[in-house]
Amino acid sequence: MPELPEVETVVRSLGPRLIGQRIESVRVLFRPLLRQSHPLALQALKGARILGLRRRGKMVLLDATNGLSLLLHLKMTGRLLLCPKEKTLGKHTRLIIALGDEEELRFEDSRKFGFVRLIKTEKAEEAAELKSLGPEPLELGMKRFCELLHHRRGRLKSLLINQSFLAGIGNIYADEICFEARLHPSTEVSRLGHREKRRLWSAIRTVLTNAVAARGTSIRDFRDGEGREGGFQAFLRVYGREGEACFFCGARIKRLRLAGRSTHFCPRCQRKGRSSVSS
DNA sequence: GTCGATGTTATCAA
DNA sequence: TTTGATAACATCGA
Repeated sequence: MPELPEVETVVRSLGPRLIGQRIESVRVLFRPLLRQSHPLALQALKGARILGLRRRGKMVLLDATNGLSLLLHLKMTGRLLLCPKEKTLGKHTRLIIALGDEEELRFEDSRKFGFVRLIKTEKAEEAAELKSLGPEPLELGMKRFCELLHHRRGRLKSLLINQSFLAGIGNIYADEICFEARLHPSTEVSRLGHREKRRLWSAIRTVLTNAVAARGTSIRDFRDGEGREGGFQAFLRVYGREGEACFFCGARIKRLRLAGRSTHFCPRCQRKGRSSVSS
């Protein structure tokens, strides 16, 4: 579920409300959430205060005053919620971080794919989960983007969702970006012309920026830090629209399987190859 | 009740 | 390097 815009929305909605709060206790309700690490390790956060929340790719980093950071991945169905302590626990609550006053931060995750891990803040960039990530798509200039693209091969969609190429793009936004760029998702990346590369770079910026502005996409599970839905689902142009008319040309949106993922595109607007000639 | 699909990603084989 | 299949799991809808 949560891709860059959703994680960014969580961080923005929660950050200001968490800064300065003291961590009163940490309770792990689902041990595998920690992967290999020991449950007691998380107790090192106790007593520290929260410096802030950050995002890197699809990951959340909670920095504490004692030099430790909690790394979180929401995977498909993870949610990070700030709520009153007395609020009834959801069925899928996996972690509770009680804060100084009347509130606590809860990690909920029905499918149990998400995980958390404690790391040293100063070593954050070296953590395996972050080290392998490509650059932030919204902090990348066009020239550098074209350079990164230069020696890559494979299908466009596979590359877009590859976290070591760019960090944060997942299935929904990959499809939307391909549409915005008018490129077929199975386009061979090595055959993109310079013009198409620029169009792609620009499409990435447009789609992600708009999605962040709309506070993410809530198709099913996504909620921000206060339990609110996002709004970008109203602006999706291909994802989840199989069989419906393309808003631009009226052709039926098609769906195929690519890189193991459901892939949506307009067969008329997104033709393979040579599209740089016409634009 | 059953089947297939779901926004993520690690791992393995080819 | 890259792809495809698979697995982790619960829920939803047909």
